[in-house]
Amino acid sequence: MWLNYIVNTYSFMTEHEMNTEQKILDAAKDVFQQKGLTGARMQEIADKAGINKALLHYYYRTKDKLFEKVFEIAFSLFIPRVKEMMGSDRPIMEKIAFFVDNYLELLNKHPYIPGFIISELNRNPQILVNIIEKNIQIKQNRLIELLDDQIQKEVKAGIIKPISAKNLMTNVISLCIFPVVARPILQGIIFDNNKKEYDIFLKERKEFVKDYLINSIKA
Amino acid sequence: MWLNYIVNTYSFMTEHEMNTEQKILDAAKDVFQQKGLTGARMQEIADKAGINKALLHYYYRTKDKLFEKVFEIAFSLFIPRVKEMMGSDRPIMEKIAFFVDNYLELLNKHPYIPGFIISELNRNPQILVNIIEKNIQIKQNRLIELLDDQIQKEVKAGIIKPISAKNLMTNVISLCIFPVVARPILQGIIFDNNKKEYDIFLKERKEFVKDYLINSIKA
DNA sequence: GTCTATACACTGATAGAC
DNA sequence: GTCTATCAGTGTATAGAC
Repeated sequence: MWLNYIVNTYSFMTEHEMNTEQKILDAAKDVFQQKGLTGARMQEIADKAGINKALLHYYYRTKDKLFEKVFEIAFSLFIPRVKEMMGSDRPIMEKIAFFVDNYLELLNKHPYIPGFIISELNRNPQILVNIIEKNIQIKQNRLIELLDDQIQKEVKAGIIKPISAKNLMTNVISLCIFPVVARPILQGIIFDNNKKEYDIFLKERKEFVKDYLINSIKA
Repeated sequence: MWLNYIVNTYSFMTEHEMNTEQKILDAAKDVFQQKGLTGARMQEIADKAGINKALLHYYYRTKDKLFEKVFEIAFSLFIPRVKEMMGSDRPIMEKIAFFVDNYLELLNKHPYIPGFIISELNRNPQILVNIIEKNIQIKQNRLIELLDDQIQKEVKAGIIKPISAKNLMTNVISLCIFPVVARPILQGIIFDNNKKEYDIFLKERKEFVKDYLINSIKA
């Protein structure tokens, strides 16, 4: 099961409605992630959910609304974690280790979501504005400033090398996500399209990235 | 003008044909990159090229064929460069500096191409197989092995820290490309959607990434 | 090579019965 | 809440004149 998001959110619904709605969301998630908003077909979603098109429109009036829901859930699964993990009060190096461990595990569980988010956001950046408006908790307000304060203190204390929070965050996220979203290219070009080897590569890379990031900033 | 690819490739064509075909490719590139294969409309491409739909089908019989051409050109612009730049016989650190300088410049000139490639490749990885079959020179055959030989020599000579060519390449490419393809997210979350600030960030990051990568492997 | 007009299939969405 | 049947709109592709 993808998420019990609906169960938590609409707790007033009957068991039956939850199941149908959840089935739709699961099916829609698969199809939208593979085909994108414009490539997805309502018929395919209906088939995969074991219902018909009319019922799809009964629950979510339009394709766009269904898409928005799916996108929002996917986004909520990946983005707020950044804040949770980087917002604690541990030392920077511990934060990085914790983040890499948890984020790579999340990526391993949902490898297609980041590519889905990036693709659709590049086609229509406006989606993000709507989501952030609806979900205040997604706003990373002042996370960067607070993180930067901590970093500069550790720099002064001689624990880590000088670096800005923005550059550090960008590095950490890039090294975690890019090998997953650009898998078709890297696997094709560097690994001669050997799926198995790339899986091993990604698995071994987990410890490597952690060590690499930490050593790169260690004073 | 996007590319004089056609001019170079089909030199037997008349001036008139070149212009129309080039106009189509330029228009198709814009529309496909923004909307994707399934989101693009032949009508929009025709309008942007200043012709009509029928003429579009006269030059490229189907939408798919036109798309493949556009994708192939975009891919050829970004991928073979990796081989060119990493395949020279300079020391590793010089290679990295050279690569980052040139690739970030290329990215600055064509910021939407990597996202386009990644998006479409995730939807249909088969495209890559077709392209590589048609363009032997794109194959990075043995590049990684040769690069790894060089790296291990420099490691033994005490010039750089131990690292595999695959991990190093992945790091370099990730840090260059990800901040561009994930711009909507990073700009939205870290930069409060301030476009100007993100442009400055990317500009300043050029020197930062170069230094960061080199310092991270320096023995 | 370039145009207008049109064929033909598909898709999102709705109406209405149960 | 779920179904069948259907409509209206849109999109790719082609026919045929110039």
